[in-house]
Amino acid sequence: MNDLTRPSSLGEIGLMNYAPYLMNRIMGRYNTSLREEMVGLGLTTPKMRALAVLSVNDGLLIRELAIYAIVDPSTLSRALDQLGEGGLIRREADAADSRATRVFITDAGRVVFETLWPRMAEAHARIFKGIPEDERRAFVGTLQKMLTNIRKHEI
Amino acid sequence: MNDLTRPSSLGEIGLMNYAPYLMNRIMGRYNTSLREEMVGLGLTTPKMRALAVLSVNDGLLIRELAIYAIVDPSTLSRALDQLGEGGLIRREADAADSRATRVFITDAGRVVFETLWPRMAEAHARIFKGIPEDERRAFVGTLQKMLTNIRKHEI
DNA sequence: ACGGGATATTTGCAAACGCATTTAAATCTG
DNA sequence: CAGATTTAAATGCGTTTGCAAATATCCCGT
Repeated sequence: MNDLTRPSSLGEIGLMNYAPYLMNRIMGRYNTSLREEMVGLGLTTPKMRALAVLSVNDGLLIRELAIYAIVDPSTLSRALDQLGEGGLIRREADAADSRATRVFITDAGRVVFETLWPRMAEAHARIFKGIPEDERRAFVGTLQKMLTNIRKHEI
Repeated sequence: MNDLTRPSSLGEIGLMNYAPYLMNRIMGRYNTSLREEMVGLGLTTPKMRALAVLSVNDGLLIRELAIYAIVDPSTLSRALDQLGEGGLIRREADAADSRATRVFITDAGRVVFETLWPRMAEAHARIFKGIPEDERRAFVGTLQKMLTNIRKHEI
């Protein structure tokens, strides 16, 4: 029989039963479905993710923001330059550690993110359409376990 | 009450309950955990995905491969150039439509993908560690529903 | 059979990406 | 407490990416 803990080959499992493939494909479409709106707002994926995280969790260190936003620190640094130029975020030296910088979303930044949010909610709704509430909850529960499994950082 | 079909704000839901965020983050780590091995094999993400799909489903049209592999056609075209130079795939004019090209994985290509596969299986196992079989099946089942929801193509 | 529009793939190009390195500051060690 | 090591963020730089446009071919309606 087929032991899914140690699948013997991709062909044997089949792409359409392979969770990472399905997840990449679904996220690929989710992300591209936001792109048009993002371009209109002058956002790239890293910039959008930074705003999204900050809208929930303001004043993070850049290092922390990079983890939450799933963006390479060097890419994030440049994304923050641009967000700063546009007045959507501001950097502030950390009080305790003068190497570190905290990032805050501005009111203008919140406005931009709130403009984008309905598109994200739409894309989310389309993905979960027809999936009952308890199944959604179970799905998110499994995702949370997975994140715990692979988490390297204490975040 | 909180109607998850139309969440009112990201802050209200919380990043850690927002499926697209969790999925992006998990896939981000899955993808980077393969990168080191991929670099050693001279592969980028699009090249790896093309090989993965072809290993299961050989002889696809480039157009179809782009969809399955979740890669922009222009990016795929260049990725195939490189895979072709390395002798991992070969292009062949389609018999019925002379605009179209079919792509075939070579034996060398299979060898390369089979070298990478154990890393993919490892990453997969790490993600699903401690998640029981029935929960895995339910999770994949939900993913399949989601893919159906967002599928634009008949693929 | 012919012209207009659609489709498959490739190429031009500018922006974005991520690795490796640098700079600056904190922390550890003897 | 000096020197070595680690950590935070920014920058240099070559590669990759994806949109738009170009090219070639097909298909539809007349």
